[in-house]
Amino acid sequence: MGEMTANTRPQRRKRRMPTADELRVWREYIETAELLRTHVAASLQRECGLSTGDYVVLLALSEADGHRMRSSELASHIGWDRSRLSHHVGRMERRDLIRREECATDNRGAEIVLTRTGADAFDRSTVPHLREIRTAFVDALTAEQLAAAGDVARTLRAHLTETDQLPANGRAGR
Amino acid sequence: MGEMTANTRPQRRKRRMPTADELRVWREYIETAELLRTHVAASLQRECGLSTGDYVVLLALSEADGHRMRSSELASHIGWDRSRLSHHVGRMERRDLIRREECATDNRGAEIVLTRTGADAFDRSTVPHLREIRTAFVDALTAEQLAAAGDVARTLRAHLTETDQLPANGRAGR
DNA sequence: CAAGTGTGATTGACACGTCTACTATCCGCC
DNA sequence: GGCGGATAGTAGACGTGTCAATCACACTTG
Repeated sequence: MGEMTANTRPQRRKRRMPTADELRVWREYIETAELLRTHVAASLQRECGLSTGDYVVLLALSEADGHRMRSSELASHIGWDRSRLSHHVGRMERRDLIRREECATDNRGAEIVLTRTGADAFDRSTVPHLREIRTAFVDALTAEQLAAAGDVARTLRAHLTETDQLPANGRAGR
Repeated sequence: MGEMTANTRPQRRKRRMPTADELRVWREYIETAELLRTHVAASLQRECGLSTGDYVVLLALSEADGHRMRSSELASHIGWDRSRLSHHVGRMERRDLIRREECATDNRGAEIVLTRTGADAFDRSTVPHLREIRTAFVDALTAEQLAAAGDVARTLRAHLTETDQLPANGRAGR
């Protein structure tokens, strides 16, 4: 069990494929995150009738001035593209969780406004949702594991954004 | 840096909500995994025209005896429910990646068979796909981080399955 | 063998995400 | 003022995932 890697062989540059161990960790990582995501989403749906998307939108609106936000502003705040938000907000409007209003200062624009129903639904959802995050995630890990999970996530994200925004460089170097 | 938690206060039982730090790690964890998932999926789609679901199905079939599998067997092998598999396989059949055949030994049953087209698509996809996993995941992490990621994933999954299959106990204990 | 139950698989309805296209408006500039 | 490009938002098409309903066949049992 001790041998960390079989990398005593000279690696020619970086053309190497993942080893079986590395691939196993990848699958554990990605599948577990997926399991957790659906587990927490199912809990939120079951106990509060909200999807994760609903929760994210309601959270942003409940923290916004006047419980309202311009559509684009909301989209960039939660990291969605406008189309996704528009579709989702359409579904939420049918359920009376939010309301769309015209924007006074820009006739193209729309404001998404939190309704009473939406605010109530959000208020009822926070405690169960946070509790589920605690029981399913936080409680499962030691303090060291939690710190490691955060470290890994930040490292991965930094690597991802770093390599993503240099496509020109990658080509130009050739 | 040193103060791991503010938990010098006595915690009354386990009614505690996640702290801001814990919540931040949760969001880093779940959002990063989501980013990685879509990043790798987009790469596979762009370079090979396959979705992650396609890849999973094709991988299972390419490893199966005679490149064919009973539908239920395939579903449980890859951890999907039958409905999901049926929908997906329907779409894959339209693209000629697989074929459905009647089962000789059980007239209810169906066999999913890998087509030539599907086998070729899978063969072309493995190297780019594994390379993407390496560059986006494995290469981003140190050996210690990789080990920690695996450890965290296994711990989380164990905790999840453990608490999931004792719902009666949780209720009954009260 | 007939009735009843369980199982294999499909289907339809709906929520969700992404991409592309389109409309309406705003803004800078001549 | 009016032209042209940028921006805000919506809409359609399609792949994907989940749930409940359905259908056909298999199996068990009287």
